[in-house]
Amino acid sequence: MSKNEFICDCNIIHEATVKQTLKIMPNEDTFNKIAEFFKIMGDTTRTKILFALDANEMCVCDIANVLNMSKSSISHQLGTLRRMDIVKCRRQGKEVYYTLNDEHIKQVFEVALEHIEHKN
Amino acid sequence: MSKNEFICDCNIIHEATVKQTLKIMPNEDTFNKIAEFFKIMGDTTRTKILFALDANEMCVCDIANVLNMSKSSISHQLGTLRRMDIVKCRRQGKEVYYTLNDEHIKQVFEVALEHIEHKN
DNA sequence: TTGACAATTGAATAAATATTCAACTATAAT
DNA sequence: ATTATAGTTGAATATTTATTCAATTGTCAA
Repeated sequence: MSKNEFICDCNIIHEATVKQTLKIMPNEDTFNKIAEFFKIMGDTTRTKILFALDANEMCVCDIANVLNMSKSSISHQLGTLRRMDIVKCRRQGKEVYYTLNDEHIKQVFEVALEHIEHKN
Repeated sequence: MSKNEFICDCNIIHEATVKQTLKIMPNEDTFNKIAEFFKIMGDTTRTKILFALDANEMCVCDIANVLNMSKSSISHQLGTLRRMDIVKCRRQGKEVYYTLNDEHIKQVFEVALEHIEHKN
């Protein structure tokens, strides 16, 4: 009966562990934000864009050429990065130049690279 | 004519910037690995699982209860985490107990949390 | 060896997201 | 004003990926 507070189809739950873990778990919102943050880097195209912008300020066309992809596709991705305040842009004449807005990106890259190399 | 090495439908490419950036860009494989690494944390369910396992070793059923999700779903996610060497498991009787395998996870969490809090 | 239960697995479904395509906006030059 | 070009945008398509469902495996106990 008291087992009903758990929804699992099994009996041998370690109730103490489950309850203790539930107590320390951050709220849903925090997890969503963490996941959202990592999702940005979890796409090859965006990762490349961020790496490129870390090296140089560039216009959409430059980025498209570096990645060998269509302007439209790049622009869409830049749009999502902009909406997330990861990049910022300025217009100069007909071109729009993009730069990194978020200083954490470099740090995050380093952690990832370290992880990959550490792995072999 | 010489512009043909670039595939973009625009003229004002900053050729020097593009070439220099291309020179320092890591290879495709590296980007794929980086993206793959971040993709893992870019999902709310997996993020929760990792957080939970960071606190306690747990069996599949425990995790399912903590996250309030089906055992099957959790098991699928644990499978991908296992295949990527992020978690490891041991069987004891009928249960299978999971723990974190990758020491970077904590560090990565910290970076993400810092980012989120820094943002407001 | 049979029954019960934890966990895994493959296939199907559902949901999320990246890219393409076509139309459109903004700016500059003639 | 007209034309050309950089960039953006929305809708459609394609692709990827999470979850569900049903069947199966592994282990223990009777």
